[in-house]
Amino acid sequence: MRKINPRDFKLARRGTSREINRQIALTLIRTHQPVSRADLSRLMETNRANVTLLVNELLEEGLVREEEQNESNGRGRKPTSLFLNSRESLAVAIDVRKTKAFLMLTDSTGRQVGDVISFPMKPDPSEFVRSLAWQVRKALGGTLDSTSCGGIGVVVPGMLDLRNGTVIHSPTLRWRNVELLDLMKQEFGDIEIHLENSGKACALSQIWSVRGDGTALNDIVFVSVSDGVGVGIVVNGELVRGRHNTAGEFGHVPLSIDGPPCACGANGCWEAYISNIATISRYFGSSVADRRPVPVERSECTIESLIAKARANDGKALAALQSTARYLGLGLASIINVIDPSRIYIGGEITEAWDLLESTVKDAIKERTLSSELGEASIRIVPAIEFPRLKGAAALITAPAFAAPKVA
Amino acid sequence: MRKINPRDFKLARRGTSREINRQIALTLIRTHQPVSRADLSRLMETNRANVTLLVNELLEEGLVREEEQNESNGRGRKPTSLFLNSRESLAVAIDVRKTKAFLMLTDSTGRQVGDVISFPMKPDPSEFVRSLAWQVRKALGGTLDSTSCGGIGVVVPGMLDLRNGTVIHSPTLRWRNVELLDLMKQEFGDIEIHLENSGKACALSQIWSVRGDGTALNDIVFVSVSDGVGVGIVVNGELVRGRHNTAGEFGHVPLSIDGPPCACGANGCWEAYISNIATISRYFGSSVADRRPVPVERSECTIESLIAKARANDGKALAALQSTARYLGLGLASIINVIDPSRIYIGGEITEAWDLLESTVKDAIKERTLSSELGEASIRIVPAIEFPRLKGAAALITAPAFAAPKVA
DNA sequence: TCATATTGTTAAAAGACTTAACAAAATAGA
DNA sequence: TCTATTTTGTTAAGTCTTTTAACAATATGA
Repeated sequence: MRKINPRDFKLARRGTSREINRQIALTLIRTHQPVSRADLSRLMETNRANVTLLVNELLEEGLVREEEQNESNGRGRKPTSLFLNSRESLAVAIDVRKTKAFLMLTDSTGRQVGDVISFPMKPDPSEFVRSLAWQVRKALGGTLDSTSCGGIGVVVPGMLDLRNGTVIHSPTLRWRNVELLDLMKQEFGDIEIHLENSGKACALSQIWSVRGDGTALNDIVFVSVSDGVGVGIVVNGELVRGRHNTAGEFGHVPLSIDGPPCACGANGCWEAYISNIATISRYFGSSVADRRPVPVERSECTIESLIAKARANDGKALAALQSTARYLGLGLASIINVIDPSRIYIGGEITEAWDLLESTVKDAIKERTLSSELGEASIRIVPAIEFPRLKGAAALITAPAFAAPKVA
Repeated sequence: MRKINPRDFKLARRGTSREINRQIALTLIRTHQPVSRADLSRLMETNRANVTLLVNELLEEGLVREEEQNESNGRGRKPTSLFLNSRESLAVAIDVRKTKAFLMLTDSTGRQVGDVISFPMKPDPSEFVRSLAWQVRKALGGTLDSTSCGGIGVVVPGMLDLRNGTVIHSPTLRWRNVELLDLMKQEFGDIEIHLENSGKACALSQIWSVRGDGTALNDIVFVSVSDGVGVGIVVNGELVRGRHNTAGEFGHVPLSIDGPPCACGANGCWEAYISNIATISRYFGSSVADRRPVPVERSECTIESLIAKARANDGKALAALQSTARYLGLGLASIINVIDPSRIYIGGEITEAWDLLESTVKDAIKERTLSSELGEASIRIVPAIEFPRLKGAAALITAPAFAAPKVA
């Protein structure tokens, strides 16, 4: 039961039905390809005549491609298979991180093209955008126009104002009130640019990926554990943005209001317990609060090396990771109690040690979830090689073509 | 950008456009009444011809009523005013609480009819349903059929399974796995019955109320502070239910995982800090954990009497309330960080002391919200006389007529 | 009184789903 | 091999809706 917003509704026009059904057909071709018109008519519970008309429109627009099928299945006329058609324009995905930025190209259906490229991050926004432009041009083979490039999706760790296209605050990049969209427009002209927060982008990557089982999940949460903790919430197939586009900050919900200090200024945030920095600090026996000069060996310790130590039977390293696992689970329990999603995805370097941590995490979840059913929530690890941030950045450009039209 | 769920979509049929526009027209009549067809055509940005057809349908179905307007505004022909038409059938709203149950009638537009009736609660579910049937019959004047009664909305504090219509667990009522819907069907035959959790119902009451300023808010959170803490989240005009209909349980997100024990079995839940019981315990200097026999004077202490004492300059009472205010604010900060709603509504007995608590609450919010803008979130108190739970119960029956059709 | 403006209705046009009929193609079985 | 059957995809007519345009009914101001 959804309420119609009397100040922001959309009337059904003469072409609205077609628009709706076209997107449904496109979605089903995407998830079921190869698929025939007859199959579609059964999936959509409508007649073949309607499907013919819808598909013809998609063919004309080049969104869909036909192919003769060789093998027949049954008695009658051989069906013709329909596939998503990847058009010539490529989407550019950018992931901006502390010391490096990453670039990936995808075709218009969201499939990766070529390898992921990384290049050093410049602290100065203008300088960064210039080097970015150079990298994008290179990746696209020198050309840079709106026919070869369908758009650029940029993922930034931090708080964004999507209205003005500014980075309000990114602790990781040490950026404040950077007018990133304007800077990029100067370099990229009329090419479409979308910004997104990294936690939200990760959530998008899962929603819009076409993979057997996950396809039907429209209520998920993505938790990304790294230097900070980013979270993206999807309810009813749509990202929860909130009034200021800051929804999802589970990382700053406290585990204990008197806990260790967090980068945000408050105490005891979940992030202060489970970020990579927190885990490493725990290994060295100090709290994050400890502001003394970092010892040499500590500054070189990464979460990856810590995991390696744990696997080499370093008891202290394993204990630090187990602690993080427990706190991770306690926080996940809050997510389950508040959102009750169909699945939680977890990304970040620490997932490399999931085999060591899983049982601890799950026990902690059970400890604080309200019912046993909730305690058995579905959890999936997203390894770093899947590049969820980059896939989310690409989805910013490629997904709108498949999205539901706004209606009522 | 909403993803279409390939396993649960709804195709646009021949009549879907009409269905959509009909609901939009109805919504606008509801929020703007009295309103003319010409006004509607301007609000909807369509032509008067279309509005005539839509309104005629609404008139035929008896959802809308015409009235000649006496005063003309301007030059031409006098417009005819359109109003929502309340039909003969009444909605019955039931609020089940620990010691009492409450009953309210509303007309089909959701407006209260008559007074709120209260009757003693029976611990045994079957017995309760029998006494409920008697009360409903009495309130409706003896008759009880589907023409006089549009449906019954029942609000229960606890976890519900809406698929089977069962109360999974209600600590307040001490009910477990009560098949409430089946019991009620036996008493009420073919009359429509809807169950809802009390926190969620409160949120519905605000979404579906027609009041000047709040009408356009489609992203809100309702926090109900009582014996427990109930929370309802509305995103995009729709209640966030989650996979098991348990979403919204902010009451069991911890302020401190090592905090006082909570009725749910975990430690340090928000509820354990701000529920009325917690506040009263704090007044007596003991934690909720204290399981010793309750002293006489304490068992008779209610939150209302505590507020009265605070107003009479009882320092200990005021301190207990201020403590609760601070914890309330700290928890609200989490809600703001996670959901970033347009407004938070707060209900419960403690709101009677809002003038004493407001500044403490707001300071606490600022302490833990991520940006200053978020710290100034819009907060509204909902006093008990507005009966949010009962209004939410009524909305379960009356609101679907105004809801957006499910599409795509 | 007349010109003008506004409201609400009606008829025809155009767009989209639906139904029904049909041609094309492939298989099973006589 | 031929025929009946089945399945696929298309086409034309039918129906429902929005849209456009024209028109009648009021009401006001000059």
